[in-house]
Amino acid sequence: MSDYLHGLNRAQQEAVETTEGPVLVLAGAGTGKTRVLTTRFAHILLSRRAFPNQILTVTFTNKAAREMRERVAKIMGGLPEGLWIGTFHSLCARMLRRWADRVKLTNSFSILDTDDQLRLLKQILEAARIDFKRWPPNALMAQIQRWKDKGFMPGQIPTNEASDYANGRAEEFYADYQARLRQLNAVDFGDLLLLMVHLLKTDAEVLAFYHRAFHYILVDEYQDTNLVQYYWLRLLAQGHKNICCVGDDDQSIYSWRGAEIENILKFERDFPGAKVIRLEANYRSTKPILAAASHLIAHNEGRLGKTLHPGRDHSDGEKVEVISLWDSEEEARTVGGRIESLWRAGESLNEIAILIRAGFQTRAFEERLLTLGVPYRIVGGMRFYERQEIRDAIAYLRVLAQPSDDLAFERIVNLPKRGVGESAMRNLHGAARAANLSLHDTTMKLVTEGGFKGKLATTLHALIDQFEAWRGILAAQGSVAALDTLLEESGYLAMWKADKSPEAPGRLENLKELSRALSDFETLAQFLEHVALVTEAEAPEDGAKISIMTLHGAKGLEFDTVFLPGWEEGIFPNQRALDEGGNKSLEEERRLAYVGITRAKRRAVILHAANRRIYANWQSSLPSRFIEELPEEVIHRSGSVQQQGAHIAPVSTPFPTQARRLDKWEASARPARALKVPVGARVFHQKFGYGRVIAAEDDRLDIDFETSGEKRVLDRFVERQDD
DNA sequence: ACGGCGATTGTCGTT
DNA sequence: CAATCGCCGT
Repeated sequence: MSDYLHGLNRAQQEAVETTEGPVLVLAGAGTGKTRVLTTRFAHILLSRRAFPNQILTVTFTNKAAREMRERVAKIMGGLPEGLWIGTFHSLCARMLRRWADRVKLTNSFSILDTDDQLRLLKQILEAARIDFKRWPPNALMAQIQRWKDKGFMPGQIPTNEASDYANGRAEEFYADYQARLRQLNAVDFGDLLLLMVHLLKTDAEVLAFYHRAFHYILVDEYQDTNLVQYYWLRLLAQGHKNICCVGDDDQSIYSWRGAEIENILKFERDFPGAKVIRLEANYRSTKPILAAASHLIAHNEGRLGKTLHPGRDHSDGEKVEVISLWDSEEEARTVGGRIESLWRAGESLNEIAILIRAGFQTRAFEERLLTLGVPYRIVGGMRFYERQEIRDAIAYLRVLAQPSDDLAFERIVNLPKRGVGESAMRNLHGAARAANLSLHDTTMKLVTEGGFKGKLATTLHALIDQFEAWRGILAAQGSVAALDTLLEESGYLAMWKADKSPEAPGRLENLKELSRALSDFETLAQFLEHVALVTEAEAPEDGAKISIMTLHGAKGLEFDTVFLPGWEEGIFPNQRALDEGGNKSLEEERRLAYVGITRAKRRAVILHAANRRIYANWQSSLPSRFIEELPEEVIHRSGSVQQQGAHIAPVSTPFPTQARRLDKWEASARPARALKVPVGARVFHQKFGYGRVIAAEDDRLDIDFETSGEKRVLDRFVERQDD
């Protein structure tokens, strides 16, 4: 046996060695999935079944792609040329550049960020005189994204997928949007896949090209693929049929982004003759942690079914802790205190994580850790390339690289303020449309023809001249010099230097960092491609720190100790998820809980608080139903508050306390009573007429009446009205 | 054209 | 309670 197969268990070996035909590897948490994937890659190469550039490896995140590349480099003793390892989006971008002319683009098309997309949509909606208040542009953007996730081009939307946005005009705007993108020689994120699938479907030459190119396909995190991604894979796999998908239906947590858990559930139907291999031996966690996770996830229906068992003989290990606390502040204090004592006991901070459901939960812990002096890092907060100053600087670079990039031009033409306002832009747009030129070229034309007057003429003339000069620097001295010069000469740096807000110095730092990042790339085009596709922040591995991150962000990671705070009805499971998706969403929330628990190697601590501050006021909350679903024999309960069961009957019951004012010792003493009328509801009162509920406490409602103002009334005197 | 102020809204998760 | 938004006044 070749030595790289050594140390794999039977199932893992089978997953590595079954190279021909479709294979689905169901890999439970901590069962050595990444190892199987990389070993399989190596096995195909070392057994001379294919060359490195004949294996297509698709990952879900850039981080996973990077890790894969690193491992391959290790195995091969260097990184071969022409590897096809990347995310769906980066691989599609690469393919699409090659065939751009077949979808009426040039190979230098730009990839828009969400700011650009939104700006473009707003322009389209404005032209159609749509009321933004009634029909938020955001909603249309989300709709278009959903359509793209499902592989629909304009004109292909089935009636049951139609949108009621702007009284059914969404598809029309979608078509306008796509037409405008084409004019701009641009694509958005979703287009990368959508257009590539379209090409593979309609252009036999392109399809044949990739059938010849790829002998083997490896797919990571298959449970998170959406429909277009699935179409893309299926088209490519029609060639050699050697497709190996690795995934875990119990860790499917991205349905909100279009992921279809169905993809993994029906793999055997989609790829006839498929072999299914289960990896069930867990090498990560202690027995109580595994038992808790398994027991919890068993509450889901429609699973492919896997049972994790300890992969080596773990001694029992500590029980999973459940700590019940009075309020969210006590929760933060408790977690902080625990971390401090672990730190003092010599545990590595890098092996400790706080995993939260939603971003807003970070704050309490951050404050506490700051007070205690415990170093922490927030993983996946605001991403580097999404920061305003970075996007601004990049917009300058985009105009430099592609003057026809109208969206970038628009972003920076009045930044810093140059007195180019709304009316000037309106004129410019009009002139551009009439001349069929880009905004940049139109400006240039009008400047030379004297089409602007007064101050505007001078500033725009200067700006155009500056761009010419910066392009000269770009050509002669490279992109870093060009960036540094343009930031200085445009007055952009000066703008932040003059800004007295507390975040201004940080922004200047970020701009320096951008300049440094740019120096890692050979060409400006390569850098811009990277920026568009790699949205995540590079995690600087500086020193020992505990990690605070979302449960979503934690997938694929592991820690000795994991804190899981906020296990409360309404937070986790998240109320909005429950309202929107019913039982399906509840199951996804449960999978998220499963992901959370299985991140822990030795210690898992679950916390919940009876009261939590939301916005300005306190709100009481019940323990998450997921706590009830843990097997009693492997958990240890403690805390300052006696627990009360969360016997929440149906899924869609509204969380009873929307905005109760809670000033008494009341919350944990008795469960909150369901309100007859929820806060925010429109009501009718015999004496005061129509109004809206603004607060509720027991049976008393604070109502803002349309004719008589704010009054406090008993709930039995009002009737709920439809909005 | 643009800053300041009051009103409004938000906090699920990401390539 | 924050941050953002939009309106209004200069």
